[in-house]
Amino acid sequence: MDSQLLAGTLEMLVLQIVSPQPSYGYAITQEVLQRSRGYLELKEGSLYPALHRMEREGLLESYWVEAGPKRRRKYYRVTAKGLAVLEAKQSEWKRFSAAVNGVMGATGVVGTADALA
Amino acid sequence: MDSQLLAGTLEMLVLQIVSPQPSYGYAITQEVLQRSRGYLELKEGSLYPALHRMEREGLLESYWVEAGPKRRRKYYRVTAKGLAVLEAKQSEWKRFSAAVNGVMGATGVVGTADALA
DNA sequence: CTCTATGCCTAGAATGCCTACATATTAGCC
DNA sequence: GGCTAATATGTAGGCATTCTAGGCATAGAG
Repeated sequence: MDSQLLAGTLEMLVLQIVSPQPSYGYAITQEVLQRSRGYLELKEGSLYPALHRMEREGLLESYWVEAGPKRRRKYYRVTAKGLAVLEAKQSEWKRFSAAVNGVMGATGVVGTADALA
Repeated sequence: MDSQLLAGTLEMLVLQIVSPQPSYGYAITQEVLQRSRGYLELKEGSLYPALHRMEREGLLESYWVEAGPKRRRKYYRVTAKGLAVLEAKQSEWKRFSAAVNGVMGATGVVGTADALA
């Protein structure tokens, strides 16, 4: 996995996961891992700062849930603003991937070099 | 355009453009712009450092061509190593976009150039 | 007891795109 | 002639984001 590719999609993936129902950090990594058939491994060093950033920006809200006598999980729920951002990022992703595929699949070559080697 | 999305695909796009025949910086930006129907605007501050980096890494070779009495163009030609990297990045991109679409719930659906229309 | 999995977190390094600028030629326009 | 835009390459510093590598703690399996 080229980590550079993940830049710009991480927030979208997180918003997508938590939009139907709240979830917590560790569960998000597992969910993404499953849905991508083991391909997308979110690292904690990327995910947790992203979650905190998104909460600061008002895209997410968090609350603690006791999952045992001394085990706690920090759940994240998407806000209205977060939902709007999710939809924007979905459109952006579609346009971007279509644009990249357009460049990678274009057959007609225009304006390239008639160069001499 | 979310510039973060471009990270990791810029090199692939450049290799793709110059792989059939050599080209030069300015022409590459115009070619990408055309093929993506105006969506992907490569900035000079991104492209030129990338070209230099890729030449340093042995993915590209360059040579000057006179395009007028006092105008010169620096053409880039892909190397064998660059071709191998291009193929690797193509596979990587397919896997990555499929994985993202898998998480987003659009399994099997890939963005096509028509989506730009 | 030890190892793995679960669960949260941060500091600093590394990466790589962008803004803004610098420099210069060429062509169209009035 | 003078003005503007397009063509053409390049660098410096800023900025955002990921990763590495750790810390801390509970729980279950062998």
